[in-house]
Amino acid sequence: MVAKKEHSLKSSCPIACGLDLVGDHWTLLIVRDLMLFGRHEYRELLSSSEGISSNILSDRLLKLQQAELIRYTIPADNKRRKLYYLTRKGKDLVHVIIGLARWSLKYRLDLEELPKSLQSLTHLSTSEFVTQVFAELKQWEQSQGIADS
Amino acid sequence: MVAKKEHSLKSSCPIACGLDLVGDHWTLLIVRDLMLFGRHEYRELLSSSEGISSNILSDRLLKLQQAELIRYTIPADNKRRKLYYLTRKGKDLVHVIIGLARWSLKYRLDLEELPKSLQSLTHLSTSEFVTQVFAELKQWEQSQGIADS
DNA sequence: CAATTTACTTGCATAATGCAAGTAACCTTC
DNA sequence: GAAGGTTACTTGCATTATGCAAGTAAATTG
Repeated sequence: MVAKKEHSLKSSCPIACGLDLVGDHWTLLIVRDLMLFGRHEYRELLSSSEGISSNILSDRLLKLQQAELIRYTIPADNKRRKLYYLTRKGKDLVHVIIGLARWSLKYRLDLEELPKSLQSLTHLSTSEFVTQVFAELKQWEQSQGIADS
Repeated sequence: MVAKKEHSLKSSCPIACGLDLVGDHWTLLIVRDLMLFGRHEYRELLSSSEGISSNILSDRLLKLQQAELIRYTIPADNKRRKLYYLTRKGKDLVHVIIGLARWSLKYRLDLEELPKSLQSLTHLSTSEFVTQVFAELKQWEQSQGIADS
């Protein structure tokens, strides 16, 4: 496993503590894929996350599980697949992700075309968007027989 | 100058683009210090940001200036000081920072005592908090004779 | 039962960061 | 007006993290 330095676990600042978990290049992209882009398998995340390396993806998936932001199920009809999904704790990062997306949209106008899952952000309120995203996640979870999260 | 890899400049995802600018361990901590903790000098940032190295601080300050998230003034009475401050673009990251702080507060309950500047987060609404923070920044800017931002 | 899919691991090169020390310009004090 | 301190950095080198290509093992498909 790739090591990760904890520079401020002892910090009493919630921003520093939060960044210890999600403050690297890849973690939030994985969360985005799980939350907005309908990716659930390892190979989907590998091809989706802007070119993440397989060892880094593996490392981050482990860290996210240890921090209880994600879990996986193994579908009954195919035991070699792992379907990763967000816990409630992981889903709650939606506000960070929306904040970042709205900021980018405001200032980085060089974005040609928005990903489909983010287009509604431009005409929905944040709470409406969150409701929509959570409903879609719920629907997928039910299709997989996942009750908790 | 330390190099920084751009892994997804061509990405059309605003989350990936945003992370290219602020998705490392230190950048958002510097923004936090400038926005919430009243730090403005190099040495203050050096001692505040959870132990950032001087070369990394230097590198990030340059990157933040190039991206127009921060600027600096040199006070008339002491030409060796540089007082860094956030532009409007930098200040608008407040929503990302609040999102992260609220998330941490909800889940990482091992935070003994909150930094003073974040205590009002627990009893103010987000928009009230933003108003308060921006008012304090404005006040400091006026004390330094900074008109724009 | 051989080929393929899936989820990884391993090894090694490259890039980013941490740390200690050094530098240059400006100020302060005698 | 020189000596020493302050401020904002640089530099060099060790350590750590990441990127990339290839390999592995178990489950499944043909």
